[in-house]
Amino acid sequence: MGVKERREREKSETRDKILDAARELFVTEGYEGVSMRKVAEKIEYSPTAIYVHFADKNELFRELCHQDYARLAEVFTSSVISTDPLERLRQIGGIYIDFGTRNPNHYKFMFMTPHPAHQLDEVDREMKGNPEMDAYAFLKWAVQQAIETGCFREDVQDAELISQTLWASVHGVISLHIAKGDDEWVDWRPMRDRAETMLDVTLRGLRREAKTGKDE
Amino acid sequence: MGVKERREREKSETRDKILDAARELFVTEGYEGVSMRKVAEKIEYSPTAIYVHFADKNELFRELCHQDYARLAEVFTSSVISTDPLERLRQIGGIYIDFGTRNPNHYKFMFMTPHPAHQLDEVDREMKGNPEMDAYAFLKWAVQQAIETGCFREDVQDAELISQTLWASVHGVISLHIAKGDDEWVDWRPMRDRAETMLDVTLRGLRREAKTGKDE
DNA sequence: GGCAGTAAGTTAACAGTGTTAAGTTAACAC
DNA sequence: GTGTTAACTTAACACTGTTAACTTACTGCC
Repeated sequence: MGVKERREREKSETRDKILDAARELFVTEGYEGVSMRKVAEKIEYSPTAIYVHFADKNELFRELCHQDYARLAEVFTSSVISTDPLERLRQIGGIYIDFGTRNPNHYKFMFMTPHPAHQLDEVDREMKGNPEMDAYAFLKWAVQQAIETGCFREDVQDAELISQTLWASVHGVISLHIAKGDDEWVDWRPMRDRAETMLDVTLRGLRREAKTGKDE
Repeated sequence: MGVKERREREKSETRDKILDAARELFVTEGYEGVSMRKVAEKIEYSPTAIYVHFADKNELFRELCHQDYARLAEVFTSSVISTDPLERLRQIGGIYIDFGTRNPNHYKFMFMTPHPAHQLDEVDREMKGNPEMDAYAFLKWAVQQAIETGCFREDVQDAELISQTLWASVHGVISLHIAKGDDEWVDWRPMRDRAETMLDVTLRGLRREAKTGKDE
């Protein structure tokens, strides 16, 4: 039955070619700027060939982002090294903001575009909650650690709620930057300052009161 | 010269008809879901008639949002009543989140969609910085008040930076809700809780340390 | 070796999009 | 009455995502 396997391999190879071409266009042009015809032209296939591999444009780009969700989680697990729970959360925030500002088009599609709510498939369910493949789970784990080691105030107990709050705070910095960063209406402070201030303010607002006035 | 004036009035009347029709469609369908042809059909004009009044689709909807920017500022000035600087900031945040969750399509277009950076015209310059017409200026004023009355820590001095941080924090809550609120991947806490927690955490992180453990 | 079945990939077309160039038409000033 | 202006229309262009019907190459089986 080696034939079937070769066929599958060949199919997934052109599937990957589609994904690669789409990614390359997507990075520079953004979702709206990429058309099925351009992707097809890039790999020298007919536009409809893509529909053999993906149901529609949305699914194609969801797959792209799926890879990035995993990559983000991977960056977290591989480069968040601090052992101090608060410092670890600060690192996570820094990496996240870095990811967003470096990949604005992906970020926009991943976190700023409403997608029709799709049911989780088995692959999703396998990844969800696993900190090595699910960046949100990683954040939640780090928050849970901070709670358990007594870094936060006593009335801060809900790791889910705090994770969502911390996520929203850094997401706010990035997404506002992507959407309005060029707007002359606001005299924007440097991105780095905004990011640092946000992390500083939120972690300060959460942590147990201490006599240490500053920490940098 | 009464003719010219009547002509202008008539022109601005159909302009308003276009805006009204566009708004109505926009609220339910969102930017992508509205086409020039649908707007035209609604007011029983040909699609190209719109181009007499607006350069393109983007300008049409920018005008729509322009009205909403002003409306938001108006809501601020008319309903933010608290005299305590910190409580005032909390109120501003609450109103802003309310505005965003009630008008998701407008919010998405106003604050989540990158627009080609357009030069400020004279109307813009007139509004900018005026708290009664510029919601951001209103926020900045409130932050400045909080700084001057000593509500914040001593090292918190830059009203611009703090305004941008506070804005980003509530924007994060709303925009994440709009883009990912239906996503099953995350077990979302109720919107109200997320909003309240965000305001609580950020204001706590900014304010001068006091012995009052809780304030609600 | 010849034949049916499978599925990747094709062509042609549909229904829609934003936008423009050219033409109409009605009201005005002189 | 004539010429000008400007709101508005018709027709068209160059796209878009997506589908139905077709081709074609390769497979497993007799």
